[in-house]
Order: sequence, then C-alpha cells, then structure tokens
Amino acid sequence: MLILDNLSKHITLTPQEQELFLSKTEIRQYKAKTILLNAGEICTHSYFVNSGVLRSFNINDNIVEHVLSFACSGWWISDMYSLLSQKPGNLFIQVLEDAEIVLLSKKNQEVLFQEIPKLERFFRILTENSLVAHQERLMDNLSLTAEERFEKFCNKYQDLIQKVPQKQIASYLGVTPEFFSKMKSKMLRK
Amino acid sequence: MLILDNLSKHITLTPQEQELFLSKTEIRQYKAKTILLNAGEICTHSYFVNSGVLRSFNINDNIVEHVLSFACSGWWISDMYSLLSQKPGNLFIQVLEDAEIVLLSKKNQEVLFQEIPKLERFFRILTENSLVAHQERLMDNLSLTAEERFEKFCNKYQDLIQKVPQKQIASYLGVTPEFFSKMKSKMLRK
DNA sequence: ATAATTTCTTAATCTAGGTTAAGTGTCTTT
DNA sequence: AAAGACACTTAACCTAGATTAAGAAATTAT
Repeated sequence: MLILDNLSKHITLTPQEQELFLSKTEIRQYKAKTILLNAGEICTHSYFVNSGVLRSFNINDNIVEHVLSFACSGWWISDMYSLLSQKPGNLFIQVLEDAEIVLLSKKNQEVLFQEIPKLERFFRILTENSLVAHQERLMDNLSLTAEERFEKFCNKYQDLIQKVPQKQIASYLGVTPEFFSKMKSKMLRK
Repeated sequence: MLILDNLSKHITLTPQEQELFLSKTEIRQYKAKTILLNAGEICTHSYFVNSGVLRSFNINDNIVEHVLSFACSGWWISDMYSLLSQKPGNLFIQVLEDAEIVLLSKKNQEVLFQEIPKLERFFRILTENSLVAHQERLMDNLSLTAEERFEKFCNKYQDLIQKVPQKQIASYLGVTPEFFSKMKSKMLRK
C-alpha cells in the first residue's frame, strides 16, 4: 500500500499501528478539475496522492494564477499555513488529472500523534524536506534564468511534464505561458 | 534568558529540563564579518542569536551573492539542508553585526531529543513556521514587483533596515544594489 | 588623521521576460 | 460531428530590472 510504504521511508510501524493509521484516513476518487480547497477556507486535511495529479496555487488580484506546488503519486499536499494556523488561507488545491486521494484530517492527525508518537517524527521529517526544497527553489528563482529553472524542473519532475498543461509549468517557473512557449521552441532548435 | 523564552513560546520545560538544555549549549561572541559556516562544509550547529545580526547566503558562479535569510535577536539560523543531511551545503553563514550566539550542536540536539522529547515538537514547529514563511516569500517573488516586496520587507523586518547594509537587503529581495538605490529614491520622492 | 576599502548614488544603455493580439490546434460536451 | 472552451504558438512592441561605469559618501584600518 502506497501510503504505508511512504510512512516506512522514515519510521517503522507495527501491523497494529498501521491498521490504526489507516482507520483514521479515508480514500476518495476525484475527477480532474475538482477543487479540494478554496482560498479563504480553513484547510482541514492533508492529502496524500495514490494516483493522479494535484496542484496548489493562489490567485493574484483576481486575475493571475501562481502554482506553488504539484503533487503526484506518492506525494503529500495541503495548505500548510492554513492547516497549521487553522485560519483562512489563500491557496486553492485542485485536481489536474483524475485522482485517488488519501485524506487525513487535522483532528485525526492529532489523535494519531497521541497514539503513535513516532508519527510526529514522520511529519517533522516531511516538513524538513519540504523546507529544504523550498529554500532551494527560492535561491533558484533569485539566481537562475527561466531556461535554467526549466531544465532543473525537467530533471526533477520528468513524469509531470507529460501530465500537466504547460501553462501550469510556466506558472510554477514564474513566467507567462507566451514566454514559456517561445523559450521552449528556442531550446528545441538547439 | 532569551533562548529559554524562545523555547517557552511552544513548549513548557521544567527547571531541570531548562538546565539540561543549557548545559548542552555554548555561548560565544563573534565580531562582524566572521564566517560561521562556509559553503562546501558540513553544518554541525544550529545558531540562536542573542544579539547582533547574521545572514545566510550562497555565491553563484563565484561572483554573485544571494541572501537566503537574516537572523537577529531571538532568531535561529543554520543551513538546514546540510544540517539535516550531514552533507556539504552551499550556504555561508556570516556575522553582519557583532553578535552573541548560542550554539547547539547536531549531536547535542539529538541527545536532547532523547532526554526531552518535547524538544522534538519545538523544532517541528520552528520548521513548520519557517516552511510557511518560505512558501509565502516564494509566492511573493513570483507575483509582486520589487517595490512591493520591499514594502513588505519594511513592515516585517523594520529593525533590520537600520542594521544591515542596503546591498544585503537588495540581494534578499532579488535585485541589484544599483536598481535598489534607484527604486528607493523613487519611492522617497513620493 | 589619513589612506584604503566598502557602500551608495546616478545615469546611459541593454535585455529577459511581459503584454497584447490574432490565429491554430486540441480537448470536452452535447 | 459540431460547438465551445481551453491550450498552444507566433510576432510586434513594451518595461522592470540588469549592466557598466564613474563619482561621492561612509566605514574601517593603519
């Protein structure tokens, strides 16, 4: 089971603990385009992707979308700010490709932290890794050209390139779809 | 004591635990310009700032510096990637203004995690808050102009503006010192 | 104090990437 | 299979911010 494999990357659970964990989660199927979380809402769940693709993004001045992150098979996604503070966030979470998702509510997560303290370590490590990745991306945005960022993206998320519309990738990289298209055809010509 | 106040923001320690914690740390004075960590080295400590100012930054192609973060009184700083992975990082950590620093070695941190499991929660929360802050900064870099980012910076880090050379702030915001200077005088004229 | 280094400013010129707009291709939905 | 609705491309023109350079101001070291 994908999510148990995921947990086992950082902690070891007994069969009973595994069963308890699963009993506190819920599996659901979602069609592409479904919005799991709207900006302005309080985020109540963490989402683990069994299959399909999700993204988180915000909308600027009611016009421009900016992709914060993608999540495909084996990845967690949520609005960390809203989930932690339990205040309204400004992220949307949306299904990009039909998906099967494991839902873990904040409440159940807290219950599980009491029952299986090891899980606190698991989520700490998850958060640490995410922080490191975000720091690197920040520095990349400060120091690399769009072309260099795209190359890094291709190496890191090879599978995503086929799956998500390229305007979403442009948004993640911080350029317009028009510029992205121009850049891509320029890179292909080499 | 500043560092105990800092711990008490998220967890409650008994006097014995406080004493144990302090016994595993070390306090040192550093002059401005001192380098605490070089790129290419393995980061062995977390640094807590009692007084003074530090920054972390990397150097691109041996030429351009990019500031990842500042830390002044009451803030923690380190190279999270290197500290966690125990591999050589690419961040420098430098004193910008004469500083008194509390050093916590990775080894002692692990010992303390065993002896005072609550501390694991403390650092988890610290990491969570840092992640949220980095996510917001990422989105700001994608969607705001340099001027807007500077205004946000001024509101958030009012005390820093007097203390650090403005070329460092320019670097943090992701613009050149020349452009920053032009932008600043334009903003003053309003 | 003075010299040396570093930081800041100003200005001319340049460019990566944005904007606008129009056309084409490709999914969805019915 | 047709009609919309998206997604992608191309091209002309525009702008925020970069680069280069040179001088002024402020720190730091001797």
